[in-house]
Amino acid sequence: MNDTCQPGLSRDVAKSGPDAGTLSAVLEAAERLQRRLDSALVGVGLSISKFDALDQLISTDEPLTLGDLAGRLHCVRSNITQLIDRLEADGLVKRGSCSDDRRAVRAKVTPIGEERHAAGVTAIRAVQAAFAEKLGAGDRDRLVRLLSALEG
Amino acid sequence: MNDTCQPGLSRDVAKSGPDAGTLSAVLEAAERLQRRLDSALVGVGLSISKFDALDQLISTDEPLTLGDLAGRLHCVRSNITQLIDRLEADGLVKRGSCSDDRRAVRAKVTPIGEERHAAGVTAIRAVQAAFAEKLGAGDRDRLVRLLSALEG
DNA sequence: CGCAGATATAACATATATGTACTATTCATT
DNA sequence: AATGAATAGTACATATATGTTATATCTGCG
Repeated sequence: MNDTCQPGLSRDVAKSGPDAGTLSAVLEAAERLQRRLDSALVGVGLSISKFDALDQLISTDEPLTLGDLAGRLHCVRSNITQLIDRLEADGLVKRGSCSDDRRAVRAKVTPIGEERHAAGVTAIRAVQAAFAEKLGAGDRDRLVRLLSALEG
Repeated sequence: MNDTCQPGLSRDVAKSGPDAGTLSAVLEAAERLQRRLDSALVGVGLSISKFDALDQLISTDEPLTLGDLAGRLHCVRSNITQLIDRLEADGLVKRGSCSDDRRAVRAKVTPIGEERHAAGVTAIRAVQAAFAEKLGAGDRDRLVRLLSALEG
């Protein structure tokens, strides 16, 4: 199984309404992108969640505690406990103790985890390249600007 | 618990790369919108998935079979089995047999389900109105056009 | 008609998320 | 220093998704 934002849901909510279905359009576009990322990563033996976790662990020099990781992945700690369980079962990370705080657990990426992550990056770059081919730099800028207007 | 596209995932994948992070921007914007929809629906006692299912069942005059519903919600049938289990446990829909095909099961929305759906529509309209306030009609059009360029 | 293959649902295993409750530790305050 | 509050991780219950397998039913072909 391989799905986050557990895509698969319709998002057929609100095709019409005060916003003329724009909200749905954003949700559906995201769902399509998720599916593409997911497909790309399946070929590498990763899910989006697993890749994200590895990516955070690798892009931060300090070995992160599970709580830090939860913060960076914007999810609750009980989720990270399970995600690290699965990554550890896959042999991609290893739990280790934290010298500063005996309550804390640090996740360390194994060499196999590093390889898998590198393959994931390549897969994702391909999806991004396809994305960039459909939308020129100017349009990408406009898109980002419009989306950021929705924040807050 | 109330989350679909099981938001909560970071989507911190690929902030840079060939597309300059545009893909991430779309995923993150969608996640924010999901959370808003989710919050709005929690107040009504629905999840996005449950609302979507009710919405499909109500907006189609014919009582749908579970397989039809799966098709309309773009998900696998085993998911619908469980979703209808929960909706039935909530008293919002009722399973019934299908005269044409004794294998099939039809989901019928109960009066309470209709009420709940109506409340959900109101909640979603509010989110859409807030959305429309942040982005004028012209910008919404531009956004939809840019997103639709990503299809296919 | 009878049977082979397709289809509809459900059952079960699993992945990913949330939230609550429990345990071990740390920290702050007296 | 002792203790009560806060924090880190885990365990457990549950929601939402997928995929696989089993069962009942339907369909079309000989």
